[in-house]
Amino acid sequence: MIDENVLQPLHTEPAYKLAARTMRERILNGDIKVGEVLPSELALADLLQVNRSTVREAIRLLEENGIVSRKPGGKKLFVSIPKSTDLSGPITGAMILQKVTLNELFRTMHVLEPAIARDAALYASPEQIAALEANLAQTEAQAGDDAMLSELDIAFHNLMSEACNNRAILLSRQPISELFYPAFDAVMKRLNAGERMLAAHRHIVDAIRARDPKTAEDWMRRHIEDFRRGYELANLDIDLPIARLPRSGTED
Amino acid sequence: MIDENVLQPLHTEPAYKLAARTMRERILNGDIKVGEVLPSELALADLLQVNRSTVREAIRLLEENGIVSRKPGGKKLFVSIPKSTDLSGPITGAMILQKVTLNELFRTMHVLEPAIARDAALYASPEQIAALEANLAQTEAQAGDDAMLSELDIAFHNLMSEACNNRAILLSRQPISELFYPAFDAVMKRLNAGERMLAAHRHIVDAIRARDPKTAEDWMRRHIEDFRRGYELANLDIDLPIARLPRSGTED
DNA sequence: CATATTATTCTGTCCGACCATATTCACGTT
DNA sequence: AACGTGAATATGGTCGGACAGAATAATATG
Repeated sequence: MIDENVLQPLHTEPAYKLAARTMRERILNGDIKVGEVLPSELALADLLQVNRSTVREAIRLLEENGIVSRKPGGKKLFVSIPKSTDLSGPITGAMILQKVTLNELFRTMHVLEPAIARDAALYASPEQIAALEANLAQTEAQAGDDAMLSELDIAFHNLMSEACNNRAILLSRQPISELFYPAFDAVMKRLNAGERMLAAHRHIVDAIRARDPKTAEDWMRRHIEDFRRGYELANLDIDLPIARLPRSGTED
Repeated sequence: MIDENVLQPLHTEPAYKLAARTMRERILNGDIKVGEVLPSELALADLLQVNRSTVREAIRLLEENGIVSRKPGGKKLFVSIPKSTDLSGPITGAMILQKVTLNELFRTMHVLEPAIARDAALYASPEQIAALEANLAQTEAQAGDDAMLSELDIAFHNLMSEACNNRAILLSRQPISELFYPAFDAVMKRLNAGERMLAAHRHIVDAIRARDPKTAEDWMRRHIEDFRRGYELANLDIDLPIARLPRSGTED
């Protein structure tokens, strides 16, 4: 009798996974470039020598990653760069299932945001600075409307993260930012933080325009810590797990 | 003729997406708890009033997110917490497609790692510290073997990120860390950085054991900056886009 | 050459079937 | 009663085919 251990596992990967892996490989390697159209399901089935059902399941996997997609109301399948919503969804899901606390999110933001502000002061383009100023102007105009202020605050920080011109930090921050939304709302609703917020934002943008990273960073840190104080003042428990956020669609 | 605009869009979401969304909702809401078994495909098809094929495609979507999975060699579908590999894969893919530069990754790590070291000094458990020490001991033993040193360096930083007890930062860091691997290898192979690396690691662990966040943070920053200097010394271009990493499986 | 019309392709969904294996369960042994 | 064991069953993976409706390509029409 031969040794049973030599021929044991041979973990046969399901065909649909293999197909997906193959296609993903091709795409990431650059064999198929972004923007190109993929063959039809039937053609792919023929190429990969599997049934159309199998191809469809493979496509679902890639589709979920956002590396292939269809134009709205279109049939053709394009290779595409994943939208940030494609990526943050799964992560926020994971964080919810892990019952990550707001405190953990906060500690992360407490690190990221000041760094982002600093880099924004260093690398922001004139257009990006203009966008920040526009946000500031809107915030001034909307003083009083809690919901709108919260919205604008979120937008401000998103603009900042874009202005730092670092896609790695952008992608890292996105899911955390999204999970922060409810907390922002809550604080904004209970405290009249509009004034303080506006002041901080203004100082930050001023520093960025002046290309003064240190000041931008410091003000942002202050701003973030301010949020935490507000959260505690509002009598909310920062050590509670974050919850499911039923929020209207904020696109990429 | 009635106005055509009143009844126009009604963007019918494909059934498989709707099914997936429904199930995901149920899971994230906690209606179905982690660890529970889902009904069979046929049963689900019956419940959702769609064909099995449709259910299967829906499952693929959830499966890709890692919120449902099967035990190896098992048929039953469990609700599960996504493994970090499930999450970082898509992100690294997106970064590759976006041609993110190593410099962007570096700037991000330059922020994250010192913060992680600080928090590790504050929050690391005795077991986590022990794990770090073990890593240190191995590193001492393996001095000379480039590949192994690189491996141990990566492991060290992963341990650190766990030791900071912040799952948000952990998830954020993971994909970036993975994309760093080739760079680590490259530096380690060309420079004899083993000594410097070990020294830095030792200082960091010492600081963590002493619950000295400031020192831990500072040494980590120095360590990270050292890497960058090494990268440049090795005559590698940090502004090049990162590439596809053909690396053996490092599990969750 | 632009536009309206027709023909064709393709996706979304469904049905039914088969194989191999995981799972369940009843049975007999200790 | 606890425990392997083997038969019976349920289930997942894959395949083939079918069909409606929408998108795309081809063609004709002004």
